[in-house]
Amino acid sequence: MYRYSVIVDLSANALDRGFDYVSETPFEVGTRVSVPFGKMTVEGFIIKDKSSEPLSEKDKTINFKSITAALDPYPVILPEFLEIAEFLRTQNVRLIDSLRLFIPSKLRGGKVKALNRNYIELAIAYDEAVKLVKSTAKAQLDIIERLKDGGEYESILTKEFSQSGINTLCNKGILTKSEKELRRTPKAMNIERKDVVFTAEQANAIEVITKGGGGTYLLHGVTGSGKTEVYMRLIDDALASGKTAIMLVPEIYLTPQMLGVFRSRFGESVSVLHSGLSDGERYDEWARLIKGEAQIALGARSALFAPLTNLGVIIIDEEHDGSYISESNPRYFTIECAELRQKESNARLVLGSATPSVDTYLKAKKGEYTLIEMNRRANNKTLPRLETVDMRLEMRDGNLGLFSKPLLTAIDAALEANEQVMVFLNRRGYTSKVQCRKCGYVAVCTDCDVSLTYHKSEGALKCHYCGNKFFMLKTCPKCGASDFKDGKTGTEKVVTELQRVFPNAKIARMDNDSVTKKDAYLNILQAFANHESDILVGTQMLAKGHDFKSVTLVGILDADQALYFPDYRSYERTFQLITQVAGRAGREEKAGRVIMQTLNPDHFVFRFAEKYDYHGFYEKEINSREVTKFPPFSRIYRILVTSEEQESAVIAARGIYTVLRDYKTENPSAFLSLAAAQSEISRIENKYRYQIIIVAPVPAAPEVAEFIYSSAKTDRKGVFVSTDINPQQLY
DNA sequence: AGCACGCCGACT
DNA sequence: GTCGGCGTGCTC
Repeated sequence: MYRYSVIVDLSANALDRGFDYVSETPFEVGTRVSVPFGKMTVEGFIIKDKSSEPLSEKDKTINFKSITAALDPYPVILPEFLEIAEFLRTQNVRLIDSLRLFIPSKLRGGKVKALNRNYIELAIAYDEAVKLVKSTAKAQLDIIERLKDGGEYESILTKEFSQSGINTLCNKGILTKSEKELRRTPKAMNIERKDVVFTAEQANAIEVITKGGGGTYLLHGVTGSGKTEVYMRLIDDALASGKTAIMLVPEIYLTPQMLGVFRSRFGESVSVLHSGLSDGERYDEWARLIKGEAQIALGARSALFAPLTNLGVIIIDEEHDGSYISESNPRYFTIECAELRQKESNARLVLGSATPSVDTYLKAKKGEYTLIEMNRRANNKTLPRLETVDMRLEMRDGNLGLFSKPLLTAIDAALEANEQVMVFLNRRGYTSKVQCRKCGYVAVCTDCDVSLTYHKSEGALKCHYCGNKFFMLKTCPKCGASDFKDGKTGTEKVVTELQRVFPNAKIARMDNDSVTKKDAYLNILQAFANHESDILVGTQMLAKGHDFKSVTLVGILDADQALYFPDYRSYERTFQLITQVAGRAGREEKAGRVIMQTLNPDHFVFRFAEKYDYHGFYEKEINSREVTKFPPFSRIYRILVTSEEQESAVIAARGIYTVLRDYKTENPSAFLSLAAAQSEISRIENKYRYQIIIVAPVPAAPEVAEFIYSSAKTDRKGVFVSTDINPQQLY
């Protein structure tokens, strides 16, 4: 009799542990099974083989039930995934929530499976088949001709030929019909493979990593230094030695173009995993990996959990990107999990970026990671000239508009030369708020404590926090006046204003509002690449993505926008954003130029950014983090308490705070600081928000973390508590 | 998550 | 009397 620990696929704290079941037949750990549980039958995962463990006294009192059946022909959870799940458990993630991360979500409940379709092939040799059919049976001969070089799915064949011809041939035994799995394939563009000659820096990077063996590498290369070619060469190398590879990119890079590049290089070995796939596609791509039919997983964050064994290399491109941090339900840091996988298979973990996060760079400097620098662009072109424009001086000279004189002159010149321009502003909508000029009334959201953003093209006021939509005001609801003042300018207004100055220019916009449909993102970029528009205005989205040959000018409006966010990383974010946006200009023959408008031209972020001085920026930033005891020199825990009842939220938050304060009194060195307050945005989606911020020393003491997590709970009805580490935003 | 058990308030 | 509110505890 075998005995296994099974975790049931129900997400509840009380159930987040193993329950023991017995079986007459053996199962592998990681197998998805069906088990009786209470009065229900539920799905679960075998997490431990306890067959050879003696029964404890308590176990002897339990009447174990039997596992009903395995749900898949193979274990779906790899052993190393159980390790990752155990690790995430120390960060307050339920085991079952981690396990769900490792399989296609629709596999649960059997909502997706392999698709079998009728497949028709020649049953006998082609020459034989032709002889058996009368020469007058033209249609039948055509079908045989079509299947000469291989079978085809019946559904496709019936589009080309009549069903009767196919049936006749099947009945004669000339064709056979059988079931064959139909692969649902994500769309990719056909891109021709081009061979490249590596620069000395690229060749060096490849050599250091391939010869360096298992470990973590930081590839710090300026924009355009050719990191992607290095990645592909490393993947080649892994495949050549019979190993597998994972390549992670920020979600936004996962266009059919990117897939096309990988397909042209690696063919069917590539499997893609990202949120844009249909359930069927995702299942098929995942199954190809677990069955060993594909050796490369390409995807966003969650593709780190691709079911690959024998990993040779894991690549995380744009490692500083915020999308690698999961901030909801299983909260996790991709790099942290990647390091676990790296160690498990002694693979090479390669982190690549033009602007590494200061955390990562510090680790490289300390020797935890091997640092490789690529300082030159692959095409040997210099980086575009970055000029800072002091908007205070512009105002003093009477220019109260959005655009500085140098920027307008440069745009004019670029348009004149038939070159393209990108204008970046990290704020969407028309204007950030509308305010009555007479009484000062500001339109705010009914469910959130924020002012509404005016979206002119939709004639709507929208809440950027909960998505609420209201009609634009005709008159002030308070005093009846109809004269409104705009708040801060958004991308929509930039387009309007630019069009006014350059009436003949074709202007396109790319932001979350214009990219609602599935392929809109790609369509806009494609159209811009084809020079269907002269100026592309957009948000963050412009920062990443594609290279445009004829973009010679990039304008950055309100570069200060992200500078004073309530986030200790705001300087870092700003530096990264500017560097990335600037990298869009002059990627090919023509020299590029970047004009950055700011009210703080002397701020060190801009001073270093305009010289592309990452190292200078890093030194300054890391010093201030050390002095102020911010991460990576501390670890911030943020406990967020929300409730529709303000009073409930306050009481729950106060309760948690009191417990932590007492803990601090007894263990004065456990926390560097502890504070509780109403959140910066006091209400979102009609829930009041209070937060407790703990700054804890690093390295983190496990018992301190455990105490924080066990304290961050409440019995109060309608109150939700969540805890995150080093949160990306503090509102 | 779902279900049983159990202990107090207002109804045929 | 007893139907039913939902608080508490358990599921191998």
